[in-house]
Amino acid sequence: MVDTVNMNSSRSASPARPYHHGRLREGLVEAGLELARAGGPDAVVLRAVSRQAGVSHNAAYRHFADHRELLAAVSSRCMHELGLLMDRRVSEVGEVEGAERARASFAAIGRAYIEFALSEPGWFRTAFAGVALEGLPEWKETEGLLDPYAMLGARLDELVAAGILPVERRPGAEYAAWSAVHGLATLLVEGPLRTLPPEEVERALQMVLGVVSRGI
Amino acid sequence: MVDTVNMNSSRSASPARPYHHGRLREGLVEAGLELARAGGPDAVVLRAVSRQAGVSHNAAYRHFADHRELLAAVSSRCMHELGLLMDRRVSEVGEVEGAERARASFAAIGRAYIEFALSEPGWFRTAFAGVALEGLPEWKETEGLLDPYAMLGARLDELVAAGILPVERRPGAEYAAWSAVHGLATLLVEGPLRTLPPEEVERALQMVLGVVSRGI
DNA sequence: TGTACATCAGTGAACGCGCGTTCACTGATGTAC
DNA sequence: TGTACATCAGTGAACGCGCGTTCACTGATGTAC
Repeated sequence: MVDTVNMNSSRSASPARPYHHGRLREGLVEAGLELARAGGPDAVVLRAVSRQAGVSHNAAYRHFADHRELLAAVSSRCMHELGLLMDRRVSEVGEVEGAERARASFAAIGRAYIEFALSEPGWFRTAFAGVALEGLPEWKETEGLLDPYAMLGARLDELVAAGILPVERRPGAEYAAWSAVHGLATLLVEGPLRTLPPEEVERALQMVLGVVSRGI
Repeated sequence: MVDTVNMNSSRSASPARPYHHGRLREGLVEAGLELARAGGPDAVVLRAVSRQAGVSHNAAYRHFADHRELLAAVSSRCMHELGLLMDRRVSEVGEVEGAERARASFAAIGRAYIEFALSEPGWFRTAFAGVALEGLPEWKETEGLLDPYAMLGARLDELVAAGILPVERRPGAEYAAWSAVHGLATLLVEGPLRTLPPEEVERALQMVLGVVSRGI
């Protein structure tokens, strides 16, 4: 009661932690992201998330119907983070034009997918754990073009436009590209390739991207 | 004490369930397999497994150091089941010879991998959940050639021998083939493609196999 | 063949734990007049 | 501008649950002599 400094709030200048949080929903999701980052989807536990947000554990019920709904929100944000990285890596392609650019962009989203899985394994697992909750509930709500699946489609369209991918092979091409990259990510993050040394990871990635771009 | 019929034992003709089970280790693993089949790795819970085996829940500690060890044993058996199916499907290829046979066998193990994931999703998930427990502990112990990874290697060698796969592209080819098929399986079993209708699943599989065999 | 005893393979009760969820509550905020 | 009151957003205690693990035990088996 005597303390004058607010040590807990993420808000700017409020003198003491107010009774009303103000942005608790966001606060809970961010706490969930922090836990998911370190421990994957299993760490996104309602009580732990509330604890992390500095709030009693049933305050969460003011903002989420139940634990699943909270997890789904966190998962959705993880998927969004994946989309952000893919977007950034594509925007960094630079210099090249035309067919070469289409190729480079296509490789870039594939690399970004793996980069995300390796650098943020907790988020990667959480992103896809959320999908398993329901028949793609939040997945589709990822705003606009940051939906990773839509981004892959756009790259494939570009390959067609650049004359690299024959139009007749465009339909269904997502399946092959996505499967190959997602499979490598999964095997590396939580599968039998978890212990692969870094240079071997790079080799594996080149093999996968090579086979996809040749075979597609 | 009065009952004369043993209703619980899997043994042949013993008149009443004996105090000593006789093959409890195997019995526990089999109970674990049953639970994993329906509920995946999370269902392989020490107490539930013991219950299923008709035994008090700490009898398990006579045969496994702890829960992890039991799960690892069940997981290993799941991987073995995958290997069995791949083996069976390859042996069913028939008729064709030489290069055509090499191609068909290669496609067969890929198809079998997906078939297993779809027909036994609980086992599929359990097989790979076990891998995450340790740095490939039981994975390597899967007896002989039924190790799915080794089976893939053998098929690739055959492709080389048949003159289909250039020798210089043989090293690392496992990464590409395995990733593509494993990725499709994962996306279908617990990922965003869970709700894909059957005919679309077949199309996706053909795309994946096509890209792999063309791109490899 | 019979007996004493060590060893093995189970049992049953109890532990502490963290979980999701519910309940009755209280403090803070917004609105009508 | 002030007051009454509904509504909203938190709190704290409690629930029942199933879990992994430990403990002291007992029944069954195998072995030495």
